[in-house]
Amino acid sequence: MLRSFSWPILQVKKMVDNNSGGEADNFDWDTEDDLEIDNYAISAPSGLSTPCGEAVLGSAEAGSSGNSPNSKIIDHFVGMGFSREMVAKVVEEKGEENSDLILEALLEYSASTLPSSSNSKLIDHFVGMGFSEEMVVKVVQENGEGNTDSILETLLTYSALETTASVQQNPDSGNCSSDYEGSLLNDFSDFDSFSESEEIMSPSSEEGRKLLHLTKMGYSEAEASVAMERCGLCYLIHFCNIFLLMVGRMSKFHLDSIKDPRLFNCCIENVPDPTIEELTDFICAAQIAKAADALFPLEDKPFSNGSSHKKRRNWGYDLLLRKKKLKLEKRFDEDDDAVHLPNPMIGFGVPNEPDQITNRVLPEAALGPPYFYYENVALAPKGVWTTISRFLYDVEPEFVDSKFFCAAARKRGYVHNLPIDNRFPLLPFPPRTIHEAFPLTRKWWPSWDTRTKLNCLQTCIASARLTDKIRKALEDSDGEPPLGIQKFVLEQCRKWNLVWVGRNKVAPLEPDEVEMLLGFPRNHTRGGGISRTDRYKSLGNSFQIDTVAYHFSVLKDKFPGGINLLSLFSGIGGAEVALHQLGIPLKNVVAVEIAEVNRNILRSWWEQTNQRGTLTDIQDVQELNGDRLEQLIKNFGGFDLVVGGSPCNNLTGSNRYHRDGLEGKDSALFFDFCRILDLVKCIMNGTKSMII
DNA sequence: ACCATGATGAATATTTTC
DNA sequence: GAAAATATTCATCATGGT
Repeated sequence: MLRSFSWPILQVKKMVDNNSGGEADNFDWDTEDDLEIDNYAISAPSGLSTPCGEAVLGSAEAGSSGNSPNSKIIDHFVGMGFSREMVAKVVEEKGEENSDLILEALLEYSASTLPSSSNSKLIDHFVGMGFSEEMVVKVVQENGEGNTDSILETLLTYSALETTASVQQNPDSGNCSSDYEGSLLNDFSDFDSFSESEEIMSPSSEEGRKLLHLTKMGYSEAEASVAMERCGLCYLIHFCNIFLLMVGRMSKFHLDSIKDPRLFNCCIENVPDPTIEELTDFICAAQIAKAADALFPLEDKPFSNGSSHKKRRNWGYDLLLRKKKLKLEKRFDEDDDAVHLPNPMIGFGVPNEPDQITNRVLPEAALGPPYFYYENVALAPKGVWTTISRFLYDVEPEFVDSKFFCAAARKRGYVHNLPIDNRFPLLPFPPRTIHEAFPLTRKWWPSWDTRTKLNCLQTCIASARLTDKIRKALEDSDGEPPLGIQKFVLEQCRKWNLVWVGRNKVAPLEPDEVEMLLGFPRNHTRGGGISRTDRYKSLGNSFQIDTVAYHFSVLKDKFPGGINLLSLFSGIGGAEVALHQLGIPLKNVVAVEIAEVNRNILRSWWEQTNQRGTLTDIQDVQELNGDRLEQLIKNFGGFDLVVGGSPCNNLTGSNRYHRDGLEGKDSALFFDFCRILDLVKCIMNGTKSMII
């Protein structure tokens, strides 16, 4: 189930492109299913009540007509709540003519089997998990006792429905716990009326029945989400996003992007209409997800008096949700697509090292124009790079440690569609060891400090107190300090990238030393009103020029006349500097950067290096919408390269507080990179086809 | 309001040991 | 090989000084 719908538009697009792939076979192109989707999509937002049910009912009947003769009658009874196997068996025994006889037999059969023998153990099992017996009996009856997974799923669905139904009833939705109070697991006062309404509408298939749940759930979802388009695809994406949000694998793909007509049209052409089966997956996912939304914040709240009771009653349900989540994550982890870091971390190759790869096959959807280049920290939480890769057309990330280019480590992942043959490095090579980079430190460097490379240059430096502490610790002993002291000092030196600047004296790097290590021109970030703290911060967030330039070098032959660059999250202009140092002329550069100090730094560099092109400042990626892009692209005929390193602060291990993955407040801007890149592709391809 | 400073671990990967 | 030890990490928050 997961594989067939996990990835939104981009991935689906790829699956269409590579139709030979096995995954594409998961899609059912049945037109009758299309009908159901259309009916749902049009009717769901317009009203909650009958139109949805009628539409579903009608199409479900149409769907069953194509099957074997007695499938319709089977569907009928399945819709009443009997298991499919049982119905089939009874129909076979009694013939399909006399429906009363069938019903009688079914009732008798289920009465004899259910409460008593074989599956009472099964029922006990689920009741033990915290579900009400009434619900378990019903669900086991519906699903048959063979498929416990399916039972569990349905139970969760019902519970989630129950939860959200009562949440909706309560107009004061500000307090989750109070909302939830009225909808505890064992209190299924609404459950009967719910199932009753199902029977009234009586859709004649399992799918149709679940679709009703979708309309019920989907309606409130749609209402809550003002931005939603009245279109089935949008619902799909929305549910998909909610689901993935719950699974914890991605942030919501900003729905705003879906609103853009260019992107939307581009996508909808390539997205097959889903089968009902997939749709029901979305339903369950959305229901579970919504319930999870209602429940998980509860945990964070301190429990006041009397609430331990509430917590205990939630416990079984909560556990189930977690189990469900774990199960899904496990399936994720078992996936062969799990990204693993190369050791040594040299990507497709680095200068002066063996094992160069000069050939790769890119997915068709990934091919330019434009070229794109995305960067972020390699050591992100699990699953993040899988998501990034999937969203960027399934291009395999290239993980490279900049310690192969300079004297400091910098483990980064790069997803790009650049050629990888005939790369060349910037010359002269920068210093590659600490001693080469800082010759003066050699005099004071103790033999027991065996470092030759610095660790990653970050945004903060060690405190004076720490270096003082180290000095004092070393002064206590003359000559070789005790091993314990050595270990402590070395640990701190590695942690804070300290260098030896005197006898027993270590110090953090100066900002201009960081500039040099990262490959920027001296004083690149100096002056113009920027504080020392901000210099460290801007530099710590930047590219390593030599590393990036090595990847960009393949563009030099391709664009002798210069390139048009869209630089997202441009920071202090790492991409611009790298291209400039490669001798690739910059024609039109659109740089999007939120921090004013960084925009000033880039502008200042632009002027000081006498650039002949034009530099356009944009403050926020959010304001770079389709209209703006269309205008820019029309002005100078498209971008040759789109570069961006989106915020890493919710991904990096340095963040003690909000390492939230791609869902994080800042790191979620990755999805704006996707949005903008996709818009650029759509607009440029559209422009091209108009010219042709 | 800006700036500098010190205190604040966990997640994950890699290496070593048994 | 499995388990244990070791190593690494584009940061945030509260606070005080100016």
